[in-house]
Order: sequence, then structure tokens, then C-alpha cells
Amino acid sequence: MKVADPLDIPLRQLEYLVAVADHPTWSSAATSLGVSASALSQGLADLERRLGVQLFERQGRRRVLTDLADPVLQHARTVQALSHDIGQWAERVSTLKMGSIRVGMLDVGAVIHFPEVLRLFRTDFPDIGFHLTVAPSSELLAGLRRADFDLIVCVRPSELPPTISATPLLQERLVIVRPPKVKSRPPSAWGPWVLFPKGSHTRSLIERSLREPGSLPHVVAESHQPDVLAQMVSLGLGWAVLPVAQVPEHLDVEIGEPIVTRDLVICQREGAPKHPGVEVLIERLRAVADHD
Amino acid sequence: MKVADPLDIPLRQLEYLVAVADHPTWSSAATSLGVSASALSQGLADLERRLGVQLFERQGRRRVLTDLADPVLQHARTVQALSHDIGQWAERVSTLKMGSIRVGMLDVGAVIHFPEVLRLFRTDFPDIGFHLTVAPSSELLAGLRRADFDLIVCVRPSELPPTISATPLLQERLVIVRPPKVKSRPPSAWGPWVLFPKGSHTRSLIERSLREPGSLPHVVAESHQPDVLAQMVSLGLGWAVLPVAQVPEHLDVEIGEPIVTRDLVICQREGAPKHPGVEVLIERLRAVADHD
DNA sequence: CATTTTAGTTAAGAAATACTTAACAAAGTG
DNA sequence: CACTTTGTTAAGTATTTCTTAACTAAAATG
Repeated sequence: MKVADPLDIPLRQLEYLVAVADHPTWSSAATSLGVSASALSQGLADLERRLGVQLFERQGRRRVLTDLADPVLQHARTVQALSHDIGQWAERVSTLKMGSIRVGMLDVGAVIHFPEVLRLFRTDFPDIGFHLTVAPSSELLAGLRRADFDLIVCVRPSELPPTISATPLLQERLVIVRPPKVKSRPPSAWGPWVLFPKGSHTRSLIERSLREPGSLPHVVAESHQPDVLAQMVSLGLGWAVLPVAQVPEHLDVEIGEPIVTRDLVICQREGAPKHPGVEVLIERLRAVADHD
Repeated sequence: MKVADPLDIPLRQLEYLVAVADHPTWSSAATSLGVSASALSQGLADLERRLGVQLFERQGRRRVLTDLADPVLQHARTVQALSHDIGQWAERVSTLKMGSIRVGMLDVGAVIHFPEVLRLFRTDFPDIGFHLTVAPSSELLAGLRRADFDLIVCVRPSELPPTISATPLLQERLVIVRPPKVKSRPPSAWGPWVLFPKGSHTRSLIERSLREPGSLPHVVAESHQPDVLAQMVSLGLGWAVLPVAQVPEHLDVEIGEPIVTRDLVICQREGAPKHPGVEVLIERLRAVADHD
């Protein structure tokens, strides 16, 4: 019998691991992959044996990933994304089609900064399939990691996921937005607040910069949508911190002082073959961003 | 019959591709992998079929990689390096050993800046296997890519290879070194030169900064070894540009003005699980670098 | 120019791997 | 306690990948 080389882990087993991590139960993971539960079980048992590391724990009749499984899961996701990319590349090259581009953008990117770029890109390159997803930064990053996107524009994260590269695009000033007729005050009397949701990246930027001047943020409402937040401010529910450009002009609110800036960045997966369409799009995004 | 999913490329076939790229002939690649030439041929034929991209061309009775094979080769190397890393990690974790660390360093790092760090690290962690390789930056980078190293200290490259990350460590000033008794002159009268070899990264930095003040570098001798270059200068063969610290003190040469600075960086593979020993070593390198 | 050597491919069967079904154990559920 | 859900194990089947052996074609040899 041949010795199982730990270096030569079947791709399939890595898929199994990812599926198991992403599904509540192993059987559902198995059906999602179109294989029997048995195959999954055997495959994962083999993976565990190969690595010689305990990847799973019993929890009642469920099996859950151990902490040790984490690096392996990271590895699996990385390899999966890479494989996806080379597959896409091969299809593009072999069929001589332009392929398609899936872009993820923060709302502010899609609506305020780059709507024209996106529109023009679609009309200039009608042969390139194009799909835009607007979502919060963390979702975009997760999607980029999973190869759901080829390119995203998001807020620079404090820590980049592995094999993701970020290049700066532009900076945005976030200002304090007060309810109508509310004058400027010392920081200790600021708030209460109406902010982006907990976990949002801009939210943590804001919290950090509010804590600094000595205002413990007391948050009474949350939304990912800046227009909703602005609306709440105009109704007197609380104060907000928003990108200047995203405060609707017709609303009756008080624009206060800039409190923090956030960096919008372009993120891509590293180690993937270049897609010429993506290159062009990046160029155009940069051009507009530099122009601002 | 099952349809061949291009996304599920056997790792083995990627190994074949890399081996073929690294060996002059397919048969030697096959024997280096310990398989028959036939297996290799079939495997690569299958890979080509899966991707639907022409990867090989005939050249007489040889087969060589096409340009199209390049992205696939990149992919293969990346995946190989990742697999190696997860394998190492697994072995470390499963055996509870500290594993080993392979460090690559530029001569100036090993000899001038960090000899103490390296010595102390070895005595502080005798359980961690340790191996140091001193080589030029480009070799180090290639080795890092191939997973020959876990960590390197080199000159910041103008373009990073995919899935390699670089973090700044310190800056070095390179000065003009003139033969004994030769006074400072206008740039047009500089040289002739005794420099690092063509292709060296520091060489291109130097060339760029020499061209700027208007001195076309006429190069009469080359070496990777700074002490050799300095020696040649002292013999009156030509002028050199060297890190101040690498000009031997006892030599009779004229130290001229600083002409360019180079960044030394720490490079690692991205997407690899962390090795605690490597983290410690990095910390110590930074500490010393910041102290300078 | 015939002969030999070298490089790589193709065919056929053997070996190894991965999958399916079926039977089973154990933990929740009504 | 019967019943369902979750996951494992065993045994046989299907698929993939390898080896050996026979073959083609380009270079090298003499």
C-alpha cells in the first residue's frame, strides 16, 4: 500500500471541509455537494488521518470543527478560490470569450462615486458579462474570499484576510450629523447616536474616533443604510456620523464637524491570473477617484 | 462516465506541470517525481484537456510550455507552496514539536544588521530547527515562492511575486565609493563603475539613481559580494555604490556622498498558517531594526 | 544513409482511490 | 418507547491513475 502523502491532499477533501464548515449539518453539506453522507464522512476521516491533527469534535451527535481545524479551513478556502480563478481564466482563454466580471461595491461607491464608471463600462464592453453587488464591506470581503467577486470596493479593513490585496482608492470624510436646530456642543454632551450596525467596519472607525474626544457612544438605532440614518436624525432620534456625500440635501439636519476619514480601497484576490476587463475597470475607477 | 470538472484539477497534475517547467526534459521530470514517463505524459495531456488551453508546443521532439501555460504554472506553484505550508503546520501540531525554520537573508542582514538576533534566536530556542541561507534578493524571493524558506529579509522588489507579502524593516543608505585619492567630481565625470551584477535588485536601484544626475554607468566589473567590490575600488579599478556599513574600514577608499537608499523588507508567503517561532523572530528583527 | 539513441505517446491491464448502498450505533423527539 | 435524525462502518462497484510494453518520430552517430 502507498503511504498517504500529507502534501498531496485531494482537492475534494478540502471541498468537503469547506462545505462542512458552511453547513449546519454534515448530511446537508453532503447533499449540497451531491455526494452521499458516507463519502463525506470517509473523506473527512481520511483528511484528519492524513494531517494527523484532530479537526472535529463530538457535540452530542453533531460534529463540529475544532480550533485546530481553522488553519486547514483557511487553506482550503484559499485553494478553492485559486482553483476557481484558474478555471475561469481557462474558460475565458479557451473559448476566446471575454468572460464575465463580478464586482462588489459599498453603497457609496456604486451610488455616489462611480455610477458613471459602471454605466460606461457596461456600454463600452457589452461583451463582458457584468454583475454588480452592493453590500457592506465585511460581506464584500467574505464574498471576495469565496471567489464570489473578482473585484470589490470597500472600506479598508483593519486586517486583511489572507491572499487578499488592497490598494487605496480614495478617502472620505465622515461628519457629525445633528438633528435640526441642535447646535454644536462639547463632546461629552454628544449623542445619543444613530449609527451603522455593530460589526460594520465604518462603525468601528466611528466608535474609535468618538471615544477619543471622550464621548462614550450610546447607540439608540442602527442601519446599514445611510439615508435611513439621516432620516432618523432629521426626526430627532439621535446623532449620526456619515460621509458628507451621503447626507441627503433636502433633509433638515445640521452638518457638524468632520470627525474621521475612511479609506476606500480596491481589493482583489492575490495569485489569480489577470482579467483584462478587471484591469480596465480598475484603471477607470482610479481615474475618477484621483479626479475627485 | 463522469464529466471532468475543470475546477477539480488533481494536485498531482499541477506537480507534473511544475516539474516539467523545472526540468530540461519530461523524462527527467518524470524520474524526479518517481513516476513513469508515461504517467507524466498522460497526466499532462489530461490537464491540457481539462483546461481546454494549449499548454505545450512541439519543438523538435521536445515539448515546451507555451505562453498560455504561464498563468497555470503560477497557479501550480502557488498551490504547491500552500500545500507545503499546511503540511508543515500539520506536522508541527500533530507531533507537538517546534518544527524548523528556514530563513533567507541578504548578506548585509546576516552579517551587519542581525547577526546577534540570529545567534540569540538559536540559543534561546534550541528545539526549533534553524537554517540560514545567505543569497541575493532575487534568489531569496524565488526560494520563498518555492517554499524553500519560511521567511526572508531582502531588498524590496519593484514588483512582488504573487502571494508574497512584504513589510518594511529598515532603510539603508548607499554611498559612492571612490578609489583612493580620487576627489569628488561632477556626475558627468563619475565612474567607471564596479557594481552588483545585472539583474540584482540593488543594481537597478543604483542604475536608476545614477542615470538621474546624468551619469551613464559604464560598468567594468561585477560581483554580488560587497567586499569584493570594495577591494576592486581600492585597487583603482573603478567606483562603487555600497551600503555604508559594508565598506570595510581598513580599506583605502574614499567614501563619497549618499546616492540612494534601499528598503530592506521581511517577506513571507501569504495565506500560510503562522509559525510561532517565525513570529518571534520577526519581532526580534523589527526590534533591532527600529533600534538602529 | 542506415543505425542507434533519445523524447515522448498510446494501449491495456493492474493498482489505488473514491463513491454508493446497506446495515448499524447513538443522540434527540414526540 | 417508537421514531427520526446524524453520522459511522463494511463491502462491493466505479473511476482514476499508474505501470509496462509496444510504437512513432526527431536527433545523433559513425
